[in-house]
Amino acid sequence: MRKGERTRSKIMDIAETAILAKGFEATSIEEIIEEAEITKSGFFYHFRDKNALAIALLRRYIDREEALFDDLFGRAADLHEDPLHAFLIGLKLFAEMMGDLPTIHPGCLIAVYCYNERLYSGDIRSLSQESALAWRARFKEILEEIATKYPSKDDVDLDTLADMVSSTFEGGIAMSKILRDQTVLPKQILLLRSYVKLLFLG
Amino acid sequence: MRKGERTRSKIMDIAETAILAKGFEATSIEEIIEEAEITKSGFFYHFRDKNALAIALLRRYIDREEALFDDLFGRAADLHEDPLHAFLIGLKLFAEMMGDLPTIHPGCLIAVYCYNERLYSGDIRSLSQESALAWRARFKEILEEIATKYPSKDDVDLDTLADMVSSTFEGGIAMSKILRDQTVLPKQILLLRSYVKLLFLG
DNA sequence: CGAAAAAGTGGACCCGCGGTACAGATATGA
DNA sequence: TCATATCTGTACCGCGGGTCCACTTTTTCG
Repeated sequence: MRKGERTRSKIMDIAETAILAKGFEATSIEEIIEEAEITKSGFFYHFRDKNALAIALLRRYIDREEALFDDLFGRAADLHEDPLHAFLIGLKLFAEMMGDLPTIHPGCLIAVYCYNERLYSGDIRSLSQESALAWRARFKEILEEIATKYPSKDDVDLDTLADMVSSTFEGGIAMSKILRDQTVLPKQILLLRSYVKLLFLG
Repeated sequence: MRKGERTRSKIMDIAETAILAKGFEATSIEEIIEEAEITKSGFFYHFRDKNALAIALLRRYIDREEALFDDLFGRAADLHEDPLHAFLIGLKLFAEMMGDLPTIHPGCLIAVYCYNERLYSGDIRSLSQESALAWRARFKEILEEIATKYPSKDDVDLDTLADMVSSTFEGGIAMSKILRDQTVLPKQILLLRSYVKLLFLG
């Protein structure tokens, strides 16, 4: 890795931590460069403006989450050949992972941006939307496979059910933060799991 | 003492709309006073600083939501004497109300604040937490009544299930905004309803 | 009606922060 | 060794939050 890349990553790491902890606006460029031990000019050498930093962070965040979910549900599929049981295992692994974090989940970068809409360019909104649609597609595929084998006990739309995973994640993180209780998120994920179980297994 | 209150409300109305549309930081005092047709000094006559405005807005928001839910689940209880069916009706009314909004739900003020933590005083965090706990208590009471009559089909904690209402609300709003699709929130509420139905009715 | 209290106005000023401009310094790697 | 990448330093701008304070206008109420 070249020197520039290292500095760039350093800036992004510091920025991401700060932003998830206290929000985007509350995080000043000045505090970032101080911690990164560079100058203001150095910062603007890497990012045209604060918005460019936001986009870079979001891209990286989305890629990482995607990789994490590939791994998680991939492992789950290895543990059980049945799609429903594999999915249930995946959800349990997901809940466990969220419960095992040393602190409260830092929060979803997408949510941070979505609650500060106008501050960012349309790029941010498009990226967020694409990412959400990708999650929908991912889970819908799994759910369709499940639905062919297990008749569902209630009439639900699979797109909506797929969105429920993202929704539970976002809602769970928000409630964890609001209630200052990191167990809320994993518990909500397990409720989602309970629903899937009842819906397809009865 | 009445003129002052009117101006104060006007400021708050304008601020709330703007904040829910584009976030707290993106909403400047200058634009608020321009729309309210007062001066900067006038603004600071009513609110010591921007944080005081945030607190006032949050208080009002929480009170309104509470009144709304009292009304909604009160009406539902009038429509059916059985606690489970009344709750299911309440959730349907809730979903309908969210679907009938002319635009996408403006979002939850609590969430706006929770994703910009450090910007605000501890008051904001405490208020948010108290509000979330009040919601939990509200729904737990209903769920306990349901649980005495209907044995649940899965082992779930009623506190967690009560939190699921708030979590679905927060998550649904976030996903509606991210996906730019206002049908997402009501659909998620209906999935929650489906879960409650399966859980207690089977 | 008139006086006191409430509800503002006007304008000068400060500071932090995002951002610009640009010349010069240093480091790195082929 | 030399070009390029990676910064540094300095000076400056505008916006927005916030303060101070003297002053004026409007309400309210006895």
